[in-house]
Amino acid sequence: MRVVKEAEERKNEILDAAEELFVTKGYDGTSTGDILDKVGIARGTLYYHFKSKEDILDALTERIGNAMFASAKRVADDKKIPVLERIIKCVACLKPRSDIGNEVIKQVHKPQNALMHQKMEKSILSGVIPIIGGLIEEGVSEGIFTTKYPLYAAEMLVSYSQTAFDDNFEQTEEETMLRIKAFIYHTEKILGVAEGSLEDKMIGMFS
Amino acid sequence: MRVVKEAEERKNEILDAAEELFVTKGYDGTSTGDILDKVGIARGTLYYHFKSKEDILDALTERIGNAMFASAKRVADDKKIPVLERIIKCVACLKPRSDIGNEVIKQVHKPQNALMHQKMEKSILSGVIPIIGGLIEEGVSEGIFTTKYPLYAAEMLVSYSQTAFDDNFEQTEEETMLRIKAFIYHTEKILGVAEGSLEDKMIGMFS
DNA sequence: TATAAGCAGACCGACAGCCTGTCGGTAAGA
DNA sequence: TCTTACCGACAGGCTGTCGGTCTGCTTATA
Repeated sequence: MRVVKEAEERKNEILDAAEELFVTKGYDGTSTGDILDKVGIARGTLYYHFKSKEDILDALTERIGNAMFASAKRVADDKKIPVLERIIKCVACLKPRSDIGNEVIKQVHKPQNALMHQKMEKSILSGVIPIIGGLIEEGVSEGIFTTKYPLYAAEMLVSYSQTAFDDNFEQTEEETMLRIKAFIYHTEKILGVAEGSLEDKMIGMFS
Repeated sequence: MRVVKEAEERKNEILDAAEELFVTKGYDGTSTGDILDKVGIARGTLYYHFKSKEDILDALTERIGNAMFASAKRVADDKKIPVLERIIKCVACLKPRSDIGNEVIKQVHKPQNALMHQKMEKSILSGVIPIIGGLIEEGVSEGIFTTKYPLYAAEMLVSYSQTAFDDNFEQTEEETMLRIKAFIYHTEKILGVAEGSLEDKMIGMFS
């Protein structure tokens, strides 16, 4: 019955189980007992590795955040690709991995998961904004963008798009389309490029 | 011992107590028992008026949202004042009433209050954005602003400022100042006004 | 090299304590 | 008398703790 593993391995097992459960049943909807059953360990073991349920969430958030950060970083550093395209690809990294599926997104935005949502968002934002800020900066020095505050431009665009395209608001398809167009329009203003010049490239970001 | 009151009155008593407790100890940190004690009623009474703890939060959020909405609306309709000033005053309505004090803000942003935070924000945004959107529209037809999407401009500015000036990020004073300047700069871009023209008026919003 | 002793890290599960929501029953006012 | 407001015991669930157990690696010893 008793199986001993290295701490790192157990921790990851617990995080794997927690990820699936949180994503399926929500954070509040998942009890530590559920995690125990899924991993097949005893209560004490869980609390040997993590000091609380929230501690598990924090570790999980960090793991996901790091993964996103890494893939965004990889894209951002690929100097062969034009800056604008790199930005768009970076933004794509913010979306949850497709193999988990769309259920996740719905779950994360249920009110019961406010805490999870908030932590995810914060972790994502703090990691990816500097990367995109750097890309905008690159664009500025290439002369294709114009802004005195590249980093804060990134902050504004990313953090707004996180809240606006979140399913937070229930909206019809036309509203969504309008919101997207408005977003692109204002992005052009913020980055100081000609009106309409980003439309073709950016429209693909939302699909 | 037994005191009978009208339902509306009791409900408000409960909401008053809940507001103070949520604000002091946080939503998760407040037990229904705390509320019971504070109001001086029994368990069953609470659940006679509200169907769950979250239901209390919802009612409270709505009450606060409505108050903000009303005062913003009043400001927005005062046609004697120039549009830009009205916008600034509306934004000021978003800040919590000063008589509750600053402790509130800190509480709301603690992780334990994610749910409260989220509900407040959503309620505020959905109520006030259309008002400010209308004001921007007014500005556009007066010829002082230029944007094809006044409503979404409002959405972007308000929702970004909510997340950015939230104590969410811990930041030094210089960072805050820089962020404010950047915000004003980008606001000018979004509203299509001359660079620097909003600085004097807007800087007062953050104090 | 074989064997025993020692030890720290991983693990277990009973249990305390809190918390939410329910329910049958009770008082009070119209 | 009937509806509306109220009461408080109680069930059930959940988190985090704690004393104790097991395991396998390290070190000592012959």
